[in-house]
Amino acid sequence: MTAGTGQQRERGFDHTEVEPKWQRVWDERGTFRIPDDAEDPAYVLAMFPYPSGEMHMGHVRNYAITDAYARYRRMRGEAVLHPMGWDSFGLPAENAASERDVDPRGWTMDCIANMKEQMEIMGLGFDWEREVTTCEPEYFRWNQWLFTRFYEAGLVEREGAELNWCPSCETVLADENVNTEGGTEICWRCDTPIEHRDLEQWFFTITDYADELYETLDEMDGWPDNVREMQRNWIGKQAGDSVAFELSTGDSVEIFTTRLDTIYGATFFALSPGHGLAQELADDGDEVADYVHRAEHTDEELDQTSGVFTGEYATNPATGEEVPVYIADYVLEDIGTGALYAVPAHDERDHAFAEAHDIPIEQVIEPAPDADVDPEDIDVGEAAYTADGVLTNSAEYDGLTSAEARERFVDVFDGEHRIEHSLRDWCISRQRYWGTPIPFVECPDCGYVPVPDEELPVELPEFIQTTGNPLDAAEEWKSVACPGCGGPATRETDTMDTFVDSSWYFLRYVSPDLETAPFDTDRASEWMPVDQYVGGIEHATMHLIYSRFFTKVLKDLDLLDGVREPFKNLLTQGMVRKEGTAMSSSTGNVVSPRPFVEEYGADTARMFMLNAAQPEKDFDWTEEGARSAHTFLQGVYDLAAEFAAGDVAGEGTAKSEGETGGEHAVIHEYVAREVAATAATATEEFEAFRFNHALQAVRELVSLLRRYRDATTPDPDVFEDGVVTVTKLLAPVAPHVAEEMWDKLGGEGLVAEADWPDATPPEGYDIERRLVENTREDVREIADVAGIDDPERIRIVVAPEWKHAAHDLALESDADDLVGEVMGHEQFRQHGNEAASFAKDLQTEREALTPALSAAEEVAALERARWLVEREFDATVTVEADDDAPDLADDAEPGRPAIRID
RNA sequence: GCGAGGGUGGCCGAGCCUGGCCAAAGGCGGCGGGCUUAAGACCCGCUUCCGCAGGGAUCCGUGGGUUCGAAUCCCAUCCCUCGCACCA
Repeated sequence: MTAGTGQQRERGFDHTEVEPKWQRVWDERGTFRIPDDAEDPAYVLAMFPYPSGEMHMGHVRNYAITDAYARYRRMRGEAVLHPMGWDSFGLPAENAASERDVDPRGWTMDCIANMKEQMEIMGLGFDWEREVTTCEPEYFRWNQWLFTRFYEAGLVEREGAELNWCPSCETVLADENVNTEGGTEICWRCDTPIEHRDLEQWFFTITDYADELYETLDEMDGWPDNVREMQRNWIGKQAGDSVAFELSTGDSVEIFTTRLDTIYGATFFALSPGHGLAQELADDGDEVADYVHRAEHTDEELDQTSGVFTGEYATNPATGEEVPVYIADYVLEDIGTGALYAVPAHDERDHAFAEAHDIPIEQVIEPAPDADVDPEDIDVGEAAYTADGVLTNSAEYDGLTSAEARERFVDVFDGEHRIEHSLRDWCISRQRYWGTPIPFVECPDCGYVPVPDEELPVELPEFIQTTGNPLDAAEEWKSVACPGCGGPATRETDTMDTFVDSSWYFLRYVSPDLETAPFDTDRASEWMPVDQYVGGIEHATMHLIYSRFFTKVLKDLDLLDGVREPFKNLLTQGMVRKEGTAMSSSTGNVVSPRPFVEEYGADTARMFMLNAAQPEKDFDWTEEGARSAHTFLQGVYDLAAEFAAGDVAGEGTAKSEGETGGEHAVIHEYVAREVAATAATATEEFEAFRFNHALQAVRELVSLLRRYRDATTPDPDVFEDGVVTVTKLLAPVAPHVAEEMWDKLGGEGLVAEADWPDATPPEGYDIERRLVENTREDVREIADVAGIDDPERIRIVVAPEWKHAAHDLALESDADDLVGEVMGHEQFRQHGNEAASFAKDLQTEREALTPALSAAEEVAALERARWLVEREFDATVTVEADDDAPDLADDAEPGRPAIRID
């Protein structure tokens, strides 16, 4: 579209002028700074970005959400911590370095400067004095310090394991960094198919906390269900039992099972090809060795039921029988113990294997009597019966339920209850340059020795271009004296996974410049947890688990007091799409924030995003939507400006005598009540993060104010209150326009620092609103049905007070005979048959009755809303109490006045 | 396969926890009217069907159930999205 560029604009505001102006003012006044001595502030946090150099709409949305919320809380009078920083280590900087012949640090810093500028242009209210940059030694020295503490606490291990290796990034990847696409495992960053390599690496033993990480999820009701579910899946808790089987090889092999109740039905034993014993049995160069080799070292897709008999037998501890030992590919090495006893009758995979290898199938479970399956229908020869049930063919245990049997068998077979998790320890080693050096030295005599705290940080050597790990090539840097014995030693050349950086950055914001510790324990204990965390769902199983792990460890190391979870409430924001698909720079399907903001302003972008959908939902970026936000903001500004200029309710605007008082007082009152009601609604919606609903309420109020202005000469106080309220309610979302309006309206100080409007709804508002809406609706319907196109006079007659009293009585009374109850009162009896018949009506609708206003209140409420009806129908409208209109009052009921249209 | 979330009027989307005021907010689109030289913006309506006074019928994926009463609660079933997935 062609923007308003070049065309004169007599109305509205110029965002290119207004926005930088207020950004400067906020900055100068330190509006968003929070002092260190603030008491338990609201901690509102957006996931800090990797500084790629350019903001995209996803960022804008993320920060628009946290900023709106933070500004809202601040206006409510709370101290608010809303910081920002840079997750600035990571591979892209190295890639850029090799592509453009720059060094990662310089490139990263340029990107940060660029991103920061864009954030400032958006008017985001961060406390920049708390900015944190993870690639600075002042930050990452604490990664190293914490690493050492973890090491001392026994939470660091160096082990050899088969690891995911990305040949393109030339580094290992944690399981979390491996994605699966069409069956192949690929690197999350570059989509290269990963390989597996046996390597010695550094691990954090996050599995020590697996159970707590899992269990606490149940209580974390400030988190979305899907994220909690993803974490549950990821941790993969499995409660079962382990039992040892004696093999004819002389080995005792431990298995893990969740179905110990089926042990009598075990007819073979299976080892995964990667199991230690399988490897031993394969040494002979026979078909066992061949199978293990094919399973382990080739790309061959082995059949589900493939396997090989080892010639060995295992003793079933339950039956004493010898069952054959197979090596089978369907048995996974890293699940359970990598070995299992197989019960073909009650496990589908075991069943399939047994059929293929002609192994007997013994039923030991039958459906419980209360199951809706007929035991006669079960044929385990056909298919496994996998449900729990009642034991059979299990010696003296027949008749026990599955659950009972599992409980008993643990003791009987000398096993133990075990909790297994699929969560693995966290491999944090990366063979890359742009990360935190792991603060260890390898000494030929002392082994791995930690770098003493006083020598931290271990800084990075100068960057050099090399195919492998640049740290490995930095010979001078590598060579160091062993802290233990003083002899020649070598620095560890692995750097840390960048998820280490982001696992505690939210604590560094508390005391970003502290030089004696990663964070101030007292203050962090008071300020934490983060009250509201907002970011993308993609971090559900990585960053969000690691941060939880770190927080628990820090608590156990006494670095935190009383905080075991970092994020109280979590919001995962939806995607900003374009034409139904994700914005993607690779396809050019993007709207870039910078040019958009230059043309329409930051407020428009923020307003549109928050107005378009609830934060957690995806939405489409549309030109119409953006424009409508822009139009709205211009319009509100104009309204405020007109009022400020005295064009609406100032002196000399009176349309006629008496419009400002008397008969018009009720109109002013109506508007005043709507203003208060809007503040109440908007507050509720802000609390619940439904900015779109809050904005809807504001739009409706603005529309009402316009009608008010057009219908009469507004009361200056009422109108001002309306415009001021709109300004305040808009301030968290469109802060620059709001400041401009506030300024025009003569507000004191900044609206960003102003008090939030009173959020108490007017008394009886909901009932009143319903009455007014219903009545207006009824008038329309009658006029329509009766075919009255151009009504002259509309009479609205409220039901007599006694009907209201009877209605109230019906609401309260629990008497069976309502008619009798009502007629027992003289005040109703005097109305004779009419009262009896009304009581009968009440009796009929009894269960559906809702509170109503009194007759006088109804008259007042309708009187206040009368102008809207007059305006709509261009007719004379009267609101009457029943005494004034005995001819119509009979038809009226509480909440439903009689209506006469002529 | 397992698990989580969801299926609402032309479209988007609220409501569902805490059943009744729900033919179901709001927006978009469409239609009519006002304002305007006109367009835009703005304002007022209409937008399931029937009805010459506020009434009635049908309706919230499908089928049952609970209840005086169900979009809302329960059960079953189908479909969609996401996550995990040869999990012992």
